[in-house]
Amino acid sequence: MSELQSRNVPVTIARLARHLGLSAGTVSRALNNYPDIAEKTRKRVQKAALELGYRPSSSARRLARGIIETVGFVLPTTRNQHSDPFLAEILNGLASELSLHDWDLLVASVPKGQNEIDVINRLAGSGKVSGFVIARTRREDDRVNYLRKSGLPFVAQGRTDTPDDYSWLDIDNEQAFMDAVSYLRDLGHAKIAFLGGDPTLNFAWQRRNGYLRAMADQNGHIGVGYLIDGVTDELSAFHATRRLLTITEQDRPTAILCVTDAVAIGAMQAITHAGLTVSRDISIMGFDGLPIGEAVQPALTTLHQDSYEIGREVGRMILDLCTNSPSAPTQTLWQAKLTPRASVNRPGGNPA
Amino acid sequence: MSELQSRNVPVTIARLARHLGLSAGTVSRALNNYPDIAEKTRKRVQKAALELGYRPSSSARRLARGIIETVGFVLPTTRNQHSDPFLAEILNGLASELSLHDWDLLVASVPKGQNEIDVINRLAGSGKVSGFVIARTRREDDRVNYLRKSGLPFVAQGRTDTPDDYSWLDIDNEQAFMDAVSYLRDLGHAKIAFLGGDPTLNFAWQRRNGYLRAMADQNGHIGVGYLIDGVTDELSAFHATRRLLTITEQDRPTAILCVTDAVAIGAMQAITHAGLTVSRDISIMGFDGLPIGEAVQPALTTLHQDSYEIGREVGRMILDLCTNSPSAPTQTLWQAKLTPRASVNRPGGNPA
DNA sequence: TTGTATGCGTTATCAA
DNA sequence: TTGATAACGCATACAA
Repeated sequence: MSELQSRNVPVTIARLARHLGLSAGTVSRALNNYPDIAEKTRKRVQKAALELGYRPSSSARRLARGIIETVGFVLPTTRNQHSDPFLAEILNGLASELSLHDWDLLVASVPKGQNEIDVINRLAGSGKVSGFVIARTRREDDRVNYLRKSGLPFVAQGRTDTPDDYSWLDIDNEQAFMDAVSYLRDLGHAKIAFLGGDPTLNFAWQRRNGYLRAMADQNGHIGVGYLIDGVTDELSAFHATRRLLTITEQDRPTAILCVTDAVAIGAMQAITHAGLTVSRDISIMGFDGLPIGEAVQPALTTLHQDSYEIGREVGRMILDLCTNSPSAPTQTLWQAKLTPRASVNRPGGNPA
Repeated sequence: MSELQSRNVPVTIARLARHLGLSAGTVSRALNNYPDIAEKTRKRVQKAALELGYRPSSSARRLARGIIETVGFVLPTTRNQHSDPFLAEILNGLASELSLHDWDLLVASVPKGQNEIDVINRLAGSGKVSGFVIARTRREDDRVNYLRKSGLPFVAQGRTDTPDDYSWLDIDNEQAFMDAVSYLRDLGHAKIAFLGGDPTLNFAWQRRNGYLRAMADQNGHIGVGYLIDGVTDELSAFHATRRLLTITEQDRPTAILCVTDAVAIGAMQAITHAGLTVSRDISIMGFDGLPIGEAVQPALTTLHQDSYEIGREVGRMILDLCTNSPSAPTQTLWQAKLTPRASVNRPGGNPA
């Protein structure tokens, strides 16, 4: 029997069984730690499995047990993924958590001519995944609506406008931006502008709401032209900020709250380019906690979120959903962490 | 027979067959367009499949055909993924290309306590993937060495030091940085510094070599302290540049070539912070083509690479490798595209 | 405590 | 042109 180490012949349970003089059923149960197997046999089987390099075939196991143990992640359809520096971190956290439980992460993109629903459908229909994680949630989100109806387990990273009946993990963007406004007002800022993002993306909408609500609550005055939507990256931020700077010095904002760090960087560039000084003339505040924020001059005051941990927690949630199918959805709200640095100062530039 | 639309009962080939009064084998062959099926039958089967919402079970199909049709991607083990703005784009391109051929992309991360080899082993051993794509290739790379030995199909995005006997797609980093040096020298720069990255990552090493080789070829003089390694992000770039600026004005570089755009941004910050003006006093050049480069002031001269297209091409390569198992490896070298903007000028600041 | 038999859903081989 | 039948590798109910 020289079949032991013969190359390229995958070692299956049947081979193991023959090699050990046992039946396939016994070997299978020994490997899966069934209680009705003699301790001695179990040891012997597991030792042989290790030595011969036995690896269970996931297709066969899935077919037999009717399980999938794979989570699907459909990449958001934004052409320029550079604008989402979190995806890689979230994927990393998600994959890490899943792998702890021997689950897999299947990443799919949306080919031209198809939409996200088609892709979800295909993955779920052919039994490739048992649940989904979605990111970049929009206020009105086809994916969420579809998944909700379909009954498939899923976790959204970010809520929609109607978030009651499904599981999600979100940052409390509204609270974060209310905190930001309070922080600025406590320092003496009365004229606070806001550079908002794509208002169909809920995170941007929530941040916008936080700004508006805090300004209203605190009797703040939102000057003409203080609120600019659709600022999604450094370049559009640069141009939006230039528009802000055309306001007469009397009415010009003393602080600009930015929907993301990327937008904040663009705003800083515009201010410097106009011959003004960030922090002394205008304070800038962002959101994300990107590493670049520590390197710009002055360092960027921001609100920090840990994408890797978000990914891990989302992983825990989808695992729970897929394995325990709980009746009530899990909804988790995390607080962002205010990180004061030098780009925010008292109006007029007196150190805080 | 009211079994047709009954919910939650997955429609299998067997159900289809019963519903049509055919045998399972015939249905299977009809669905897979075997030539020995009557045209009329084929139509009838495919119509019914569509109506009843038949989706082949991928586990079963894989088990029966002994195929996998899945590519594995092991996320590079860098703690801070923000520092790699390409991953998401490469994944997107890769997944797009794979999905065109109904292949899947399995993304795995490396849990603490394991190494990349363990993960590769596990994925390949249990028949979860039929090949690998790896990124962030190091000059000496365990993954490449292991995969090479194992005989598993794989494509590396980026070469190792010994790139002869496997398939890869790489940017011609050395040529790119030689071009960059030529570009700067043609403008009149003689004193050119280089901020290099992690020299164990081959892309950084190649760029470093390009700089050194071009400087040597063109009889350039590399001043003391002109070459700084280990600059990996904006913050370390900021500090490295401050060191450059301590050089006496006589010997100070008139241009700084940066291993990445992120590093270039940090360098620009340091220069501005020191009261100097980028482009007029010191020219800055990066590599990547990040969107932020268009927004900084002055806009960043850079070398551009299209990560999405890199991902797609790598996808084509791994598909070819897995399906045709060609004898010779495919090795592809792409040129980066020089993108002149305002951050580079003649020394002394006279417009080019 | 172990062996036998059957099934998961699909494909493939062989008859009819 | 179609229908049985037997795999693929594993898990499990039941018999021994």
